[in-house]
Amino acid sequence: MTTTTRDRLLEAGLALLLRHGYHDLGIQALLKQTHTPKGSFYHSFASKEDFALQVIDRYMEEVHRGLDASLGDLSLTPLERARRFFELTREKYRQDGYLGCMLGGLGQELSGVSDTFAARIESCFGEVTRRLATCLEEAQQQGELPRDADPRALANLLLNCWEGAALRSRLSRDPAPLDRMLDFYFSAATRAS
Amino acid sequence: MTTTTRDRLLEAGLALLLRHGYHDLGIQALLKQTHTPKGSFYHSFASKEDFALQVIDRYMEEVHRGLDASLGDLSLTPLERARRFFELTREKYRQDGYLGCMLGGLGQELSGVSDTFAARIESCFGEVTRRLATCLEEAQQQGELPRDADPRALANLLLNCWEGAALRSRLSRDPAPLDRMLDFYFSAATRAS
DNA sequence: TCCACTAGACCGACCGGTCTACTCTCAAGA
DNA sequence: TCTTGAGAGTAGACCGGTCGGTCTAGTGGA
Repeated sequence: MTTTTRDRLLEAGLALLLRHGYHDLGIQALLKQTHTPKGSFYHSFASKEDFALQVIDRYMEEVHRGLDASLGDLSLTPLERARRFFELTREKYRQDGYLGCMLGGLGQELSGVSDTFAARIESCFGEVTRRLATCLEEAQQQGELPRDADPRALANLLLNCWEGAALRSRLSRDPAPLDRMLDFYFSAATRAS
Repeated sequence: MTTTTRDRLLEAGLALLLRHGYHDLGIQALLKQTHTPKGSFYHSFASKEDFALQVIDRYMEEVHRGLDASLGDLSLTPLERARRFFELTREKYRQDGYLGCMLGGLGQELSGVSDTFAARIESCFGEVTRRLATCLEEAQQQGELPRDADPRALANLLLNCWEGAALRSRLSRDPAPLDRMLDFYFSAATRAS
C-alpha cells in the first residue's frame, strides 16, 4: 500500500520522538525497529527534519481529536469541558508512561537552534489556546468566570502551566503535578481574573 | 592555571547547553570556540556526560545565589521575596536572549533517555522548591497566605508553572508569558489554597 | 625530577543522506 | 486476453563528515 509504510514510520516516530527527542533519534534505529529499508524512508520524507515535522502534524491531529471530544461535550459546563481536555491528555500521558508532551519536549530541545521548529511548535500551541479561549469565553458568558477575566490570557496561562507540570511529570514519571496544577488553576481562575 | 581552563569550559558550557541542548552540542564545537585542545577537556572531565553534569552544578550555584539574594531580603514580605526570585530569574533570561531555563531544557531532552540526568535535574528542582516552600511557610505564618494552604505544594506549583512559562517564552523569545504567570499565581495564591 | 596540563593526530562507530538495482502493480494498447 | 512499460515503492551498499573518546608526545612551573 502507498500509505502503510509512511504511516508505520509516522506512528513509530510519535513514540520515538516523545522518548528520545530529535537529536537522539537516529534514522537507522527508526528503520531497524520498523523493518524499513532506507530507500523507503527517503521515498516518503525529504529529510529527517521533514519527517519530524510530519510527526508533529500527526501529533496535532490527536490533540485536535481530544479537543473535539472534550470541548464538544455539551453535557458539561464550558469550564468542565476545558478541564476534561486536560484530563483526557493526562490519560494519554499515562499510556505513554508519563513522558509528557511531545511539543514541549521538541520545543525545548530545538527552539534554541531551529527557527523552523520554534515557529511550528509555537503555532501548534497557538491553535490549542485559540480553541481553549473560545471555550473560556463561553464560560465567561455563562458566569463561570469573572466578567473582567481575559479568556485568551487565561487560555495561554492554562496551557503554559500544563506544560510545566508535564515536564515535572516526565522527570519523575508521576502524574501528581498534572492534577495539582489543574486543581489550582480551576479553583483560582473562577475566583478572579 | 589549574582552574582557568576548566572554568572557561564550564562557563562556555552554560551558554552552549542552554542554546543547543545536550545532543546538539559537539565537544569539538565547544573546544574550537574556547580555543581548547581535546586533551585539556578530557583531562578535566571524564566524559561529555560528566561535563554536562558539572555545568548543571554551576548553573545551580547561580540559582542558589539568586535565592540567597531574594529570599534573604528581609526588607520585603515573604511573598514579595518569592516573587523577587523569579523577577531576578526573568532578568537573567533576558540577558540570555530569553532561552528559558537550562534545567527545563535538559530535563525535557534527556529525561526520556537518561535516568542519571532525570534524577539530577529532578533533585535540582527539589532544592529550589524546598527553599521556596520555607519562604511560603513564613508567608503563611505572617498571614499572607491562607491558613489552610499547603506551602510545599504551592512551591512546587509555582516552579512548575514558571517552567511552563519559560518554555513558552523560549519559543517566542518573549518575556510576556513569564510576567503573566507571576501575576496570575500571586494573585491567586493569596486568595485560596 | 616530577606531574599537571597542553596539544592534536588518530580511532572506530555512527550520523544523515545518496545512489543504483530491483520488484511489484496496474493501465494502455494490440 | 496478453504484452509491455511506466512508476511507486523496496532494498541496502555506500558516501563524506562528524561524533565522543583515546593515545602519545611535549611543555612549563614547582
